[in-house]
Amino acid sequence: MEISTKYDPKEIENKWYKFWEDNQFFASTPDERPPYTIVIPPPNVTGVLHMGHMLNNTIQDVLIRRARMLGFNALWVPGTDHASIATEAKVVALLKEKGIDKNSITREEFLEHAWEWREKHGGIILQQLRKLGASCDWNRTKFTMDEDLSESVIDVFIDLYEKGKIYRGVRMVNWDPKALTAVSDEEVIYQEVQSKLYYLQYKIENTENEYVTIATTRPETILGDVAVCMHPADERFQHLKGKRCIVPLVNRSIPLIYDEYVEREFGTGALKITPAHDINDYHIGITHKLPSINIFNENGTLNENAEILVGVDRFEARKQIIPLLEAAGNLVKIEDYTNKVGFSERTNEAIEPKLSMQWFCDMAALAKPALEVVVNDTIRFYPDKLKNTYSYWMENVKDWCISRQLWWGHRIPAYYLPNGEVVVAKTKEMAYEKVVAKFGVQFAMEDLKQDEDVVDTWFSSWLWPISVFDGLRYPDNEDIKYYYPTAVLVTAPEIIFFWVARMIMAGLEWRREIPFKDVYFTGIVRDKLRRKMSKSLGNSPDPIELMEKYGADGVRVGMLFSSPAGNDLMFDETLCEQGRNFSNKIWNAFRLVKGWKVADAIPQPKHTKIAIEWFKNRLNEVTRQLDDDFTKYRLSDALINIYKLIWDDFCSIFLEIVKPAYQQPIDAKSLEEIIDIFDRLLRLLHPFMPFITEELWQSLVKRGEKETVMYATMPKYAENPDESLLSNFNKTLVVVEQIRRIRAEKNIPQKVGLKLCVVCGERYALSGENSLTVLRSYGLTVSKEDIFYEVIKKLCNLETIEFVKEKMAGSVSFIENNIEYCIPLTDTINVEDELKRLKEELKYTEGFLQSVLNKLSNEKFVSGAPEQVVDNERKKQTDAETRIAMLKEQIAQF
RNA sequence: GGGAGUUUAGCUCAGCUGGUUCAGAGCAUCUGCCUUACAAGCAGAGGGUCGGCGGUUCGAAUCCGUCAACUCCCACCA
Repeated sequence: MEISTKYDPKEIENKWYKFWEDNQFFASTPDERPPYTIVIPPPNVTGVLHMGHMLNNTIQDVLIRRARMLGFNALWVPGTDHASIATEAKVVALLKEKGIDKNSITREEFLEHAWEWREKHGGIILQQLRKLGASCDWNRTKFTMDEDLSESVIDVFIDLYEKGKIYRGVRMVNWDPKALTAVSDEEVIYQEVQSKLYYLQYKIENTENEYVTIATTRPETILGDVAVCMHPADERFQHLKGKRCIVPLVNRSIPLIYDEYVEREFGTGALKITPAHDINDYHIGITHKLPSINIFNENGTLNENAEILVGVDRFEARKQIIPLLEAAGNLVKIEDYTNKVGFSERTNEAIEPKLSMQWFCDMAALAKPALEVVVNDTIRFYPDKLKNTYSYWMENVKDWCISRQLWWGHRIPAYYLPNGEVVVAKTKEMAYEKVVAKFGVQFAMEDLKQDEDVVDTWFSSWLWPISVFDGLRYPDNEDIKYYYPTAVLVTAPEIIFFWVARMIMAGLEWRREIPFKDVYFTGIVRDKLRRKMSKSLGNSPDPIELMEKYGADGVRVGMLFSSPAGNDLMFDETLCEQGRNFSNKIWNAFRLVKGWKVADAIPQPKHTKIAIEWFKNRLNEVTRQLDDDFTKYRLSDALINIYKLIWDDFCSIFLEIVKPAYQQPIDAKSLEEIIDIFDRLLRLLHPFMPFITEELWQSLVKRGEKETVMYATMPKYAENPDESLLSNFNKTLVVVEQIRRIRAEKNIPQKVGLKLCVVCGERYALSGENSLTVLRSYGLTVSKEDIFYEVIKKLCNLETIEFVKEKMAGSVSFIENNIEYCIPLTDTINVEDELKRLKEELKYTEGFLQSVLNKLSNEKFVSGAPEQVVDNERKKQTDAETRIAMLKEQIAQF
């Protein structure tokens, strides 16, 4: 049977995903094993997979697959988020295409369209995650607007309301006068515009000629002014304290007030206060108990409160009011000015700040314990630098505005009575009961009107780690008791406040327990030019296409190759290519091993025996390293360590040593051990590259019908690696490199066998031909001399290794580990070149020795540095001296 | 304006509590090779004043100060 030299992931990946899913390998139910739980950060239901998801979900899958193989009962809960704003915007746009205006249909009709949309498109992203290999328990797929999750949201709202932590209050919203709706902060785009700064003077009440001058970019809003404010310490205005001034044109008398908010250097140092139309003014208004005059209609025209220019649009009013002010003698001067103005993303209309009644959640009490658990490391952040950011925000936390003027979402369970009273209850019926209890029967059920708004999407997301297990409605159910708290949350740093902080609060509030032990913050995926990937830039590759091109395994490797926690990831398609090449490398290693014929009769060659022993130790060493990498969430490092273990140590060194000569069979014992090693490598690699590892693991030996590498045990490091074996092997490899260098420099083809001579000098007498004694006398090895001998022979295609007394003429030499080697060449060597090389090396070594001697002659160093460091320097000294002596001798021979 | 971070090879980054993992890795580059698993490969080589300056120390990529450049988050100023 011919196996292709190229690994083709396409069919293989589909085949195994189906195998895993059909056999319910991702499914988890509580049992006696320890749990390891991850809840997915639910992607927007409208979303399609982008590179950020790829990174985020690859990391989660690696963690969950590793946990599963370590014997945990691993559960990864998938699901999607209803994403109020984004989804509603999409549905509105879709309806518009069909010629339907949102305002012309009822809430119920709109929601029908929205649900229809979600039925049709809501599963796309989850389907795409399957392609990536995500081992989620799909039986447990949740949606934030599922009935149980929705009920939890409402319950929590009511609970908080009853605890007095939810209240109604006025807030400045971003009003879009064209769309006649409030838009979220995220939908406001700030742009620099060229505008004017108008200096206007207000007459001081009861004076003839005294004025106070203010500066404003919005002269039309003076009609809503309720005060003029100065800095309390400003010398220029001290004489005005306690006085009042007159609003121009409308001649309203308003107080002069003093507040440290005012920047003395800006404009004139006097600020007009219009609480209804500026957020800062609004806050000053509250502090100073000022009224608020709203002068705008919802469409941006002036209303009766303005008294003049009623019905005129705000921008038109700005033009018209200037000549009026000038005529009245209030205009002092006009300056050019650049400022930032917010525009609605949807309509491009200038945003008008507008006061409106909203629902708030009191955060102070919730934040306190949530800050505590992060500060004292009950919850650990990776990277931990984000702890600072978190603490700062939590210490200055502001109340959370939880209402949104949308239809798609969880409708606020508040009911209003004609008399303005409000009751909060789960259903209209229950609300009515409360009304009756409070007011008797004076109101009918029909009098109750439910709040039109829905809650902020994050108000459902913050319950996610609890609500996916239905732990709010049934706090004692098996699932929540078993799976909560979850092991780790993998998410983006941008939503540390929106989501992470609030989940911690919710966990502590309703379960008295943290929701996760660790938080791994991924970086932002950027392109090669450091630009954020975005649709508008078109610099984001399509993940599905990538996976088709490089295989899911290849892309996973590509994503992880350069993504240390918390650092941005400069995505480069060549990384995926590298991942694909890695797949191919493993594939070919497999082809090699699979292609060998076995012969029972032949004995195990020495070099193979040593190689196996060495590689097992190496494997052990790396396994231990991986353990460390994973506890620190250094996934990139972990992957690179396996990558190098497989590519360099396993393929380039190990397999090259053990592979039998062309068309020769391998002995049975070796093959068995090699297959065992391969098996262990596949298990180590599986979390990163699930598909190819399953494919090869299944073919390596005969497996049972329902066996899978997913549940094979992760190799553990049993005993400490044999350090001396590893270090001797490394010394061996250095010699190998030297010989190969010479081969390359002298252009000697690989096929030509070489002879390596160990130049023994005086020591030759010690042993004659006995290599063992000679090597021992160098202190190189104790019992593993054969490593030296056989491995070099195999890797460098040597015919023999001989021990000679002196270097022979016509040979090139090198010194390694204080042993001199030479290789006799048939061609004449270039004496000049050799001499030059030797002299350069001598010069370098002498310089090196000098620097060591300088150190050692420094009294302070010898007395101050730790003994080991000093000893090390002494060893360097003797080594360098030996080397210099050898080099000098070599040079003398020319 | 407030806060945080980054700066090490052409690129992307390791380098943990100062000293043999100390100047590293991968990719890219260059030179040989279609050698019998793999050209999506093999073997070898070159490449850095560790952003600048100053300090602490016997010793600094590592600690401190300062300057410069870049990045992010939060609040946005009439």
